[in-house]
Amino acid sequence: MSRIILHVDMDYFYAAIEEHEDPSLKGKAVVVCMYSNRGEEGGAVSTCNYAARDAGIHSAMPCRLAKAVKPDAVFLPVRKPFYSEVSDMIMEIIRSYADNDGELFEKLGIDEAFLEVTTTSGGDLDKAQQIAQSIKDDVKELEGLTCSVGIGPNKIIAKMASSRQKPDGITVIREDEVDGFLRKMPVAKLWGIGKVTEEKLAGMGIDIVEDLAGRDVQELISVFGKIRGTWLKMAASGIDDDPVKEKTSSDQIGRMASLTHDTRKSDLVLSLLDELLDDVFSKVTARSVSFRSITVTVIYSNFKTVTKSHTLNHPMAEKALLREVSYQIMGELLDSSTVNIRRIGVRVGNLHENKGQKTLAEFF
DNA sequence: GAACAGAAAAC
DNA sequence: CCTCCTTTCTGTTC
Repeated sequence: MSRIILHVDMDYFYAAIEEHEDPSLKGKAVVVCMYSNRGEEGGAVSTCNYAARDAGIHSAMPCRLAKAVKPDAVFLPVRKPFYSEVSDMIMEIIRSYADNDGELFEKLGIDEAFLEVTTTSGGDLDKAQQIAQSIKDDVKELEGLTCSVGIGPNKIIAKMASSRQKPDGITVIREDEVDGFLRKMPVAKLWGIGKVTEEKLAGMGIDIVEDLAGRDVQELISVFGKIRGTWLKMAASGIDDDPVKEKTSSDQIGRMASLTHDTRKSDLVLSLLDELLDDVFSKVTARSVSFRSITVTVIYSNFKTVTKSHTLNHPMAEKALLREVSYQIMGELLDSSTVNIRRIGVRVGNLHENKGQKTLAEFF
């Protein structure tokens, strides 16, 4: 029996929250920026509302460029923790409509989620559409925000359907419409295909999804490897068995940031590293986990990225140790190149729950 | 198999 | 000249 899956996608989430908080922003172009450590100079657009999009602004665009394009737009810094709280409320609303007592639910980032309603809807797409409308009504009433919903027989189709009518839309793709829905789409629109794959496919004369679906799996496997090759063939054919399943909590906690200016002076680099370490470690504490691996990332002036990691013999949650290892790795990276550094990052991984056991500090 | 580095993707 | 966070896969090495 075929499934009915909904993908709920919040409309211009960060900017919409800011508009809702401050109604005087309504009607203006609102651009929410992720500023780096470089003031006006650095930073990229995180989200912007439709007035800003009409002016040609889009996410990932450098903030200074957005400002040049539309100087009278309102530029706001991201308030991630606040958006996360709003997100939590919305996710609970969405989850309440998912099959199996909310179990067939999958959060996908801060502003979108999948839910399966095969059982609740009794397999009826009209009923599924009513559920989508109820979710939209609840989110609007309780949080004052709009969202767009895609409905399809699997996650890929639902996900792609939700972006069909935006903002504030519902798009249903029946099983017999899947082919027509996908056929003429550029391959880059397929969820899971990014810039690199798009270009590789273009080199093979594959531009739209039907070109891809028509290729021999073996050929795709020979170019992209077994897993990716079969995935491409299946996805392009509209087939996706991936279940809606809640992600287990993340296995990594990390932070990255830009230096105020490119440098390779160790005191400057290490003081930023200290800030990042503080943040990472407080998240580790908040989640009461231990970590077994530590990774330091360096992005040079020329944007070349290098990572170096170290694995501990046992999971630990000591700040001093984290700091020591990170300093050690960073020292090696600084010694291994004469190029200035633009950004750095630190990440702990291989996380283990601290169930019951005390930290060293508590022990004494 | 584990550890490590890098690539790719999406948020 | 460009933000930040996480996951997943691939290739290499031991």
